Amino acid sequence: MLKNKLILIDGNNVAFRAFFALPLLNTDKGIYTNAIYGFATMLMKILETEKPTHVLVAFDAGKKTFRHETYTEYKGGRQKTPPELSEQFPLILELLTKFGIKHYQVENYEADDIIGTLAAKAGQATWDVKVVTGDKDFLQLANDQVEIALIRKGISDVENYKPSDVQERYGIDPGRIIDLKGLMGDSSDNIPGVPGVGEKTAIKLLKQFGTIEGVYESIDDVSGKKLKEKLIDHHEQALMSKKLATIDREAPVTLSLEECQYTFEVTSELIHLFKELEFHSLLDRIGAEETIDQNAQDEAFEFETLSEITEDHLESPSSLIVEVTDSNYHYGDIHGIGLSNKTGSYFIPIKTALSSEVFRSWLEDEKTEKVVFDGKEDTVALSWREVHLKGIMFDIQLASYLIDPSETNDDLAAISNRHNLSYVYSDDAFYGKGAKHRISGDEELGEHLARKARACLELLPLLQKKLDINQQTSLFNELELPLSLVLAEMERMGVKTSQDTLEQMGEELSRKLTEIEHNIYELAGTTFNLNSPKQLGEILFEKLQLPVIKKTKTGYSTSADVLEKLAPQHEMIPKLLDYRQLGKLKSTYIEGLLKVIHPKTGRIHTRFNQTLTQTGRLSSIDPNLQNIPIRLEEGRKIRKAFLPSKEDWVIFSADYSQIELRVLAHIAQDEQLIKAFENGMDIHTKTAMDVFGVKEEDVTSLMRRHAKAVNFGIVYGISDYGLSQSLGITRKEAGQFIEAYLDSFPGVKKYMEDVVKKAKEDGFVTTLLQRRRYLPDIRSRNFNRRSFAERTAMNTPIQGTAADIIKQAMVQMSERLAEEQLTTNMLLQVHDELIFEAPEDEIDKLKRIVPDVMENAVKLDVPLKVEYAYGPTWYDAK
DNA sequence: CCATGCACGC
DNA sequence: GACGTACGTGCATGGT
Repeated sequence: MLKNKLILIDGNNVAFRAFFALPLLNTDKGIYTNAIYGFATMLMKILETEKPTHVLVAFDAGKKTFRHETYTEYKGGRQKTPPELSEQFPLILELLTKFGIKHYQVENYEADDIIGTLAAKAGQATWDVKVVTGDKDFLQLANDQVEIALIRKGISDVENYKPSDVQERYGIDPGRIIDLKGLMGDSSDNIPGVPGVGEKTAIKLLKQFGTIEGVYESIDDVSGKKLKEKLIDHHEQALMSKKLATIDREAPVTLSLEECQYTFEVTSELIHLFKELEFHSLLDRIGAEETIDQNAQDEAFEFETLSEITEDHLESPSSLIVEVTDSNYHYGDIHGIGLSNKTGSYFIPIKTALSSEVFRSWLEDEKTEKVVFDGKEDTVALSWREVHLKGIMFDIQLASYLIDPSETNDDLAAISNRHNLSYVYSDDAFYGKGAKHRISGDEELGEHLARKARACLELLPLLQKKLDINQQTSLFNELELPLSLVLAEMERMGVKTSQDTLEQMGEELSRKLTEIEHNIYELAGTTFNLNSPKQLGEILFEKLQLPVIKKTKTGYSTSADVLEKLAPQHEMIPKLLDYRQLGKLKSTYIEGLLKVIHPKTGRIHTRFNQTLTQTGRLSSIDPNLQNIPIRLEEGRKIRKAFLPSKEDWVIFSADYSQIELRVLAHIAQDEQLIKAFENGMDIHTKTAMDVFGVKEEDVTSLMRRHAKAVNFGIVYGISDYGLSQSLGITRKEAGQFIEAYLDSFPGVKKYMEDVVKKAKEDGFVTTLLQRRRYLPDIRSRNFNRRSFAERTAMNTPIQGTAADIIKQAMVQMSERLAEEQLTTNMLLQVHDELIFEAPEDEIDKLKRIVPDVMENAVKLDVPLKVEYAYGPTWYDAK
């Protein structure tokens, strides 16, 4: 017979935590769902990990409890429950009902007492009990049967406390938690305790005297005159506080343990509720994917599979889906084509498509208008097959991204659903995810593609209208859409990469790594897995007894900043840092890059994600060519493997100097900053002069380093904490630096204030070219989330405008290269730099053209400055 | 298969 | 006064 296991959940506490931990989500219909969602996530996690036989969720009842008879101020001064949360409680109860989980409350009592009472009952019956809450008060209940799961940060992270864990953490037994609270009080419940006694003092007293009563019995033995006075003065208050903190284990709970029985079952009612609340990820988790498909399938869909294509099928505009079998469109086959226009929706098997002259010339005709979902993918995939797609007039994914970059924009079904078109299956649902991925037969596939094509066609006017309302039509037509075609060319071109160079570097790295590894084992006196932070932590902090500087939620932190602090303590530490650095080079850059050299072209073909970042930057995957090492010489050598693709060509690299700070100067219209750039000053030195109030010749290198970090902070929107970390100073000092900076640049200060104010009014911020980022948290009552949103409001227009500018430069550069009939290829973009390969005899022209185009991509009130370099490899272009 | 810790770039 | 703090991608580990 399996042992019974009861989970007791502090309903109010979990709901509050969920509400404050998650952004204020809402459904299409405007129902707030963050607390419900968080509650559901926590619940599912607990049910999965604990597999209980019985579950109960306890709630507080009403405002007054028996504790108010003892102390009318109990829980006084609490903020009112926000209405956005209150309205979610009925739905949380509904959620529990549909999960088949009992919930319960008792007039005059708190959830605490219900839980305490039932925990005691279950304990007597020798059941296992787990209490889930965020409230440390509950630790008093821990005993051999009862374990407390304290929710740490977020919602689904818990820390389990057995009595020994309480002892370890507080140095006292669970039973003494009430004495602890009695002495130190609890501001959140407005329990007074003894003034001047905090956690440290309270624990010390309890270790010496056992209980509060014990303290007063031997009050003469208490050391410290002041402390003794305070204890005596507040004797009554201490006893009352202890009473308030004591959970009642004999509350009038009429519910029997058996009534809390729980059996895991996914009901259609639960699925229905999840759908109503738009909890798609949770539907996935309970395995209700098929039900989602069923929904789409319910609606009959008419389409035709074409075995022959005629002009009549190719009405303008037509939507076009080029389906690729591999998640990486540089590889894989084309699966088939979906097509839709006012004559109907069609599936074209790939053989039919590629053998049809009519279709091919339609694809390559600039004048026939195509609506696509991901034009870059289509263009590249067809380009690998010598078909040159032309005439893309609209890209659904791009448009959707510009309208709101925070939404899911890589899934046509998700976009469709947001616009109330519910007949598309998501690719994940249709093909299956990960290992479950399957390729379907033509019949099913045809319908899927025809549905997708139809959705693109129907989304066209809806998205066009939204772009128009947002004043983003020219951002779309003049910037992002043309850029997608430029990126397609760059990706298809790829960068020539020397396998030999990488392999040689790999061998040398292997030798060095083996040597360091042995060295470390010797110093450690044992072998272990150096790549395991867990094992390394045990060696450093247990075996070698080095001081613990920082902990992660799973153990000791062994990050570089921690190791640097420990470096003087043990000669092994610098070697560990070396090992990490070289190991990274070998695994990510040598082995990683070798894996992605295309066997046919000998080149690396990355993919730029144009619809991902919240700021408007690009990202690069498979491989990421935007984070190839440069700072440390050993890593920088990796760049020697990147070459031009022809003899006597060079790699030509051009980067914007201080583009973000120039953008800031322009947006903020800060006279100081604009002048500094007009005069060509070293901006970090200038910042140091102003912040530290010294003359140029008196700026020390330390001042300049600090000023540089402050500028870095402004550009990336880091907090005083972030700045303090990067400079190794206190948060207060960092805060003072930021203040001094803002006093020196009043235009910047005013901009920062104005942009936050505007964001609060509008709910979003914009860049120079009308890129948009919504900041729902900017009105949050949660300090953290609000502060983060405020920094984002200040930073996004800066970073996003810089992204606008280089994107504009790329589009113009592509046109200019064609105009000037150059054979130079643009290969990569790394946020503020462009990398080309060029024949030697075009270098002189590039030296003029590249800076010209980049510096004049947009007109600002500060000059943009571009620096360039070139050489036989990427390494040499410095 | 997923979360975690770590490290690389801007 | 606490909170947990730039954005991305990718690797190895260690749990399911």
